[in-house]
Amino acid sequence: MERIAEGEYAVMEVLWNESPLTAAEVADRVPADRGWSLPTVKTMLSRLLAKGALDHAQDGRRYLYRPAIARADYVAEESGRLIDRMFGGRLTPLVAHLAARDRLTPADIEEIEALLKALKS
Amino acid sequence: MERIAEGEYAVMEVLWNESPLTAAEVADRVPADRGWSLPTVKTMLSRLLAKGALDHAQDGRRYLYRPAIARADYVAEESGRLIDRMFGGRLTPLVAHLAARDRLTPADIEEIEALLKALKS
DNA sequence: GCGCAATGATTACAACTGTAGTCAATAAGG
DNA sequence: CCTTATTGACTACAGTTGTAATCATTGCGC
Repeated sequence: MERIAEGEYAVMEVLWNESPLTAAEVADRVPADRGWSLPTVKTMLSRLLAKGALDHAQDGRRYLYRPAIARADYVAEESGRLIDRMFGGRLTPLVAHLAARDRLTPADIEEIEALLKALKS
Repeated sequence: MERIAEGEYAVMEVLWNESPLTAAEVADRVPADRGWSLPTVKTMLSRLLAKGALDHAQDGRRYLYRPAIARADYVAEESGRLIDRMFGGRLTPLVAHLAARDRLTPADIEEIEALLKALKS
């Protein structure tokens, strides 16, 4: 399963959120700040098909697209990759790093503590 | 500050670890599994200079390279980007995700709990 | 039935990336 | 001194990515 590029990821997000969809429907749902034209979205869909990240089923004269890989799998791979590269594969340094950067609010801390507690039981 | 590509990142890692270094020294220290020739490393160094990610100081007929950006800043940007994209900017879902994927050992959990406890005081 | 709008396929093209090769200058070793 | 190894600069070239345009087909609305 090949790498999904940043732009392509935006298309995957749309389809993970709702599928199957036609090309035009995907284009409608892509975040407006991308500023993509319909042809651009179609290019993305073709490339994702070629990469095996999407499936398509004929529906009359058009296709209905749907994800061929699970979002959770993709997210697992990407976050694992980042943690491996930057934090030696361990989560603690990431948490420490975010804490030091004030990316953790007290509410976040409570929430994670509760989560960890649940994990231990 | 432009984006640093995956391959370029390997060079940055070397220099964050030890600097300043000459091009040849960097090439020596790049992980062997990259299989890079010296010219390849030099290309990376030039591009990183052009991107402003490195500085160089003349030393006789060669240069000594050193990072122009802090590792912590780079890591903050990259991990922030990933968390924004995949977890809506919040860390808790990331932790939950990793836990569900068995990427958290009991030791990790203890460690993070201790860290969070320290943060609260 | 026919023209038009929608649709997939194909093509385009510049920037970035990975991975070098070539070349000219020059310092270092014999 | 002269050769040679080192070094930075420049060039190369294919693959990926972002961002489309064009083209041929074809089903739908009139």
